[in-house]
Amino acid sequence: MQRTHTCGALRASDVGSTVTLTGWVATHRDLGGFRFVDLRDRFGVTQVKFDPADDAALFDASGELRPEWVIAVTGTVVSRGNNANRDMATGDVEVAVTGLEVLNRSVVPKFPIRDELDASEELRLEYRFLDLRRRPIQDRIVKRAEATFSARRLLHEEGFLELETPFLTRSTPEGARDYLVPSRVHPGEFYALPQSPQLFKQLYMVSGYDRYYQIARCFRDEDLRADRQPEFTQIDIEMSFADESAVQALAERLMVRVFADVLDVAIEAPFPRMAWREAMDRFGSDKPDVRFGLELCDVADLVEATEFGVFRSVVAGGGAVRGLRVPGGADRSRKQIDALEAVAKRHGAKGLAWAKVDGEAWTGPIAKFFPDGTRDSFASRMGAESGDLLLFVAADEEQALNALGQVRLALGRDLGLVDASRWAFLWVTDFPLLERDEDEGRWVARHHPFTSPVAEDVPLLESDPGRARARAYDLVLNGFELGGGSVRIHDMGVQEQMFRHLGIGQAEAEEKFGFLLRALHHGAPPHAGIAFGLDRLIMLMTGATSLRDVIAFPKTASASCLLTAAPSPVDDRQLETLHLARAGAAQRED
RNA sequence: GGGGUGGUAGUUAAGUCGGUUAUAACGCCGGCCUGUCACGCCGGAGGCCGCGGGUUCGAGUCCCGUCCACCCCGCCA
Repeated sequence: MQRTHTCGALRASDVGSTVTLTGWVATHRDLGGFRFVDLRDRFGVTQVKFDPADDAALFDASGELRPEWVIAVTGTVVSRGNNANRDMATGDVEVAVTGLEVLNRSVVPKFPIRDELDASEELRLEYRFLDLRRRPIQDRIVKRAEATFSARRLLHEEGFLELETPFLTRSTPEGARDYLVPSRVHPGEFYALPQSPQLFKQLYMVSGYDRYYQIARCFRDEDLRADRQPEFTQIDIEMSFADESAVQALAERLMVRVFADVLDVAIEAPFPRMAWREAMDRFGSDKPDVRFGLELCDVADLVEATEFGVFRSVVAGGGAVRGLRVPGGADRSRKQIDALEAVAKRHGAKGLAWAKVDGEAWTGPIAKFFPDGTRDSFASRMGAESGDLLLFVAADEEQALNALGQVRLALGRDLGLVDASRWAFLWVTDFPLLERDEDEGRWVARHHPFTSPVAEDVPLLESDPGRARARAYDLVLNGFELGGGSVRIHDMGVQEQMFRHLGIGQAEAEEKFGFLLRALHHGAPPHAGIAFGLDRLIMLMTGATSLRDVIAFPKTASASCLLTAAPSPVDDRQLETLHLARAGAAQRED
């Protein structure tokens, strides 16, 4: 039986027509005299009715139907009259069944296929094929497909080519841990799965394919989070003869198009720009959620006048003291403030100092260290008024900003300051090019080693590498890093200089990146690009709180797939073929 | 690598100070029911209390270890 309509299609205007529907038995209601079945497919649900007055044999046969059986029914569309269900799109009608075919039976499912969550996530992941039948998950997966289609359409219109890059590629020293693939043909050698198609898309530019994009799978063997999966998808873009403004403008058109197509939401572009330094100083984050205020404040220069030894010694040691004013926050309980301190400590602060402003006076544990005449300077700097709560973190600058930035986010949530209906896009620009890796005692690229320095900062590479800025930009949405990119180095000499500053010697550079350096020797055009985290984008667009909810077959927090039970042991013959031997503890298993 | 939370019928959960037969709801099976829509009513079956060890006269409960899931820190250019 071929279906004539989907289960979401029938309306009052179809009354009288003969139709065939196919789908899954969502529920069956046996009233004795007749039976209703809700038939479900991905388009909706339609009620079908078995009535012995219509066909006694068919009525008997319908008695064995159970949830998740796959059936086809033929019948007449009839009006439900006064019994219409206003909660269903198809609720005005039902199908009076005259023909039933059981296409497949189902065992009793481990959990019911309902919109409301009734099963643990562990079970849902093990029976993912059932979970994916549920409407809320299905909506997100469908929106994901719509978003990629929308992106492809726009990029195609703008003259971009969708080009592929290899999955089996070379391990490179910088960045995240690689997933390795042993070579059978080359004993002891390994491919790496790409952390991103970065180098290949640059090579495409050198080859003259001047507008590239790819919906690219990327792999990083690092520990997981709710917003981090070991394999994830990027909308990856590269453009020749383009600078940051061209890439950003394209990215804005892309976001505007995708939000319009998928959510029917009009995003305003251009998006605001903010320098990294400003983002850190004002919000304590390089991906600030700018949907609410509660900005940070530098008070280091004011502490010398106080008697607070903790602050004074931190400042004397070259550290920072940052403050955060919570308007009307004096009503926060001790327990609530303790919870904020726990947030600060978790993110690297030694503690969270606080005072409540009561007219001219302060109350709280640190109040006694701020004698008359010292409080005014803080109050005016922070804009404090009576009834406010003042919070302070003293630490080295990076820790102080990060800890207080996290306290700010916690407060934003607790105080309900976040307008969930807003889409607050923001470009963060002027990132530092390099950052110090104290463990290895060297400078490392903050973005990646192919990011161009700001031209006027090139001399700083010699004199003060930490102050050199990158021609890099991140796109931030509601406090999440949605994407990032940069203008690339297309000059061989600058690239070699970068490698030198990163402690990558000429021989190593030649061995690891020789192909890129050779390419840059052969007429590399200026080029720039960006990559968006598709999974995160869909997560934000659908209001999901975990990447697992927008990936059809995700991994658990320990990078396992509960559906397939991957990863799994392999037998010794497979290992031999790959010239691998078990080591240590793994040797004793199976 | 570290910290936190959880694991008890098919599922979701309750289980007191360690006590005798481990509860409930939903689901499942059987019966009844002609307007339900998470139909309703009556009855029934269903347990390796994650796993291993220990303490105890006695452990779902206390202790140690371990596995799995989730959240966070480190890590993730």
